[in-house]
Amino acid sequence: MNFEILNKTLSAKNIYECKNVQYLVRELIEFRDIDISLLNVVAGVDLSYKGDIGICVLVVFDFKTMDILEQVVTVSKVSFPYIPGFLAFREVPLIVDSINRLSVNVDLFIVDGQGVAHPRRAGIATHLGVILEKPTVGCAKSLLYGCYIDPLNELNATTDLVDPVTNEVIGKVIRTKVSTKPIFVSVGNYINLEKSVEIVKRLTFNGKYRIPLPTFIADKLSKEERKKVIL
DNA sequence: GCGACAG
DNA sequence: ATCTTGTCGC
Repeated sequence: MNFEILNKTLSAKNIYECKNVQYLVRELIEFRDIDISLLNVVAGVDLSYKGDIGICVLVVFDFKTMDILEQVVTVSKVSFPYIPGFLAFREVPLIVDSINRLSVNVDLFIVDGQGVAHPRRAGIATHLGVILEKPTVGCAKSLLYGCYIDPLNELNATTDLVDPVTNEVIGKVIRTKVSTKPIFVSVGNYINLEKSVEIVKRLTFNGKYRIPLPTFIADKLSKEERKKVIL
């Protein structure tokens, strides 16, 4: 765990300080060609809100059998507002809190949001991956940054997500389910784009889900937990 | 100034 | 993310 970045993330108070943290995060990104056959445990994270109370749910799966191994719920007031480009400063505190209460070791995290498909390459998946020093994949339901051509309306059709400034490929747009909006996949940390795409395709089970199953389940549970929260 | 804008 | 009814399509 990179406590240096975590502490700076927790104490950043304005956009200027947040951007400086993101520049530090960017320098720590590592693209790795991981071996998917060695992946045993994956987790999905998602949050829902009731006013400024955040409900974070982390669900851990056995990657091979897709059995749920563990789940953690964290309910807490969030202190940072939602500002496009700075989602990590709002949600990472609750996510790290949830991870600290986990008893099993997780090999990879699927995060609801962008990874390097971000103007400073520091989307929430990347930010979290740098703090945890673990592989993370960014999987967002809509676009934050970049240019792309809509993929064909066919199962798992993909197109490149390109940075309009540098022309780098920063992610992939994938039609994980026919006749639905595509999703935006990008590297979080300690993985490369090819393996990220492969994992997301596996976790959407040939068009059964638009988003990865771990994310789908975490989303469902966080919405259920939200009903229990009193304002 | 104008438009774009994860959850 | 949340609010919020009916409705279109597989």
